Amino acid sequence: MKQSQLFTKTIKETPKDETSFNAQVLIRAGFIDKVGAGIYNFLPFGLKVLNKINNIVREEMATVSGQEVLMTALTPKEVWQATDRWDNFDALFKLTGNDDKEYALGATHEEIVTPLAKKFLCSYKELPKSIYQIQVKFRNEKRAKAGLLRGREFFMKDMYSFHTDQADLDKYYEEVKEAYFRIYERVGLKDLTYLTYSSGGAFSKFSHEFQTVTEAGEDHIYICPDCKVAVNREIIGEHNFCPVCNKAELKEEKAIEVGNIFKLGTKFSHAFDMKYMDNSGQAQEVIMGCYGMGPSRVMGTVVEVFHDDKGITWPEAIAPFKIHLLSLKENEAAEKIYSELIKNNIEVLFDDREDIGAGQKFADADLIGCPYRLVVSSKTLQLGGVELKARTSDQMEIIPLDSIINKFSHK
RNA sequence: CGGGGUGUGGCCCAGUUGGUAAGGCGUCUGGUUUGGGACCAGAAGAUCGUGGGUUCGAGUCCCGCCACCCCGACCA
Repeated sequence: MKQSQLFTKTIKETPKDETSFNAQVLIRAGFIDKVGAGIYNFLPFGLKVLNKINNIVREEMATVSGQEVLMTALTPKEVWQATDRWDNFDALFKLTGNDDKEYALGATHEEIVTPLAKKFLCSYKELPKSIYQIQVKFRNEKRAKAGLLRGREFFMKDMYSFHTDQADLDKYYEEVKEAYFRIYERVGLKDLTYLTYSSGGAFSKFSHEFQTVTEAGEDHIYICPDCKVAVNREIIGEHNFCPVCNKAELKEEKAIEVGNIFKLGTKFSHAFDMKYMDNSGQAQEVIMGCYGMGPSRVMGTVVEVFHDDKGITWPEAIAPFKIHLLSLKENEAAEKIYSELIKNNIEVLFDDREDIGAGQKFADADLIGCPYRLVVSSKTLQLGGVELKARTSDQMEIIPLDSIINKFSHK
């Protein structure tokens, strides 16, 4: 991508109606744009990052046999009435069609996925199955805040699994737990992310959240230093000890909930009368689990965790580009490098803008936060190459032109 | 939903005891620059969130509404 052709440009001043760091820097760098409280446009850079996160999620959901679908965002009133949530889920955005038929914008999809799965999963021979989607969700939050961390419209990966019995759900649940940690590892958050015990509802003692420790978080968790698991404050009254080792000295931290997995039991299969035939010909209620993760919230969390005073420091796996190539009045030489990188499928943002000072190009590169910066100038060409600098390092080195491709095909 | 705060060109903002809006960023033109958000000269761009009211006169004072931000409550 050539920066001279880019739809967006960076903004020097911090937007005054945002105080959360992730929103400020993502807006300034041109990743997102604000439309209203908790409502953001995703711009070219932002969409690239979001898609990278989504693709990691897709790869890991595939390892637990999740099949991707796309369900409706417009959901009829009747399905919510079936579970008694039309009047009890106050974050539902409700609307009325021309025929006076009422709908809600999808806030979660148990009410859609259960009738859907009922059509196909009828026998023990067809279970277990797991389907998921990555979709915009709508929640009428009383108070949206903190940029991408809590929006009224946000991206969610929601997966639902269907099982013949509790033991099968329990086993699958553990597999998904592992897949979630692989996702956090790949996006760079694993070291700060704790399996967190939370309230479980009617069908299991606990549900599990994945909480990433950062000052920007709005949840409070209590971490067991020995077991590396945590307890959410919402249940700390009844469980003020580590659920794994019973240790009582837990460390309080602020954290962002970047995922949540939940054993639903038969709550929804019962409401929609979803049963399967067992091998003796008896109809049995299906056991369900659900597994949520917000890619847009993950993106905001990554920004809260990976930045310095100059801008974002993207982990390589989800950076909008691997390399930011800056031409300081040497577009001809830089253009050759750019074409070579493109030819070798190495993602590069090429700052080919003319009449833009070096200072601004450096400042933009730091703000946008690609992992590696290559500078081409008369100085570097005289030294026989280009200057290479990692975003998170102060060290620069001159590398020969013919070594660039080799260097980055391996990184 | 309670409490607090803020609304002035695309963005950040100044605006005194009420007298018709200043500056910076960005944009456009010309020139000078080019390794850390450059400089000079010129230009365009504002029904001051919105609706009432007070006044000879309202960005400024009063009332309603709206939007945004923060704290809290809420967040299967």
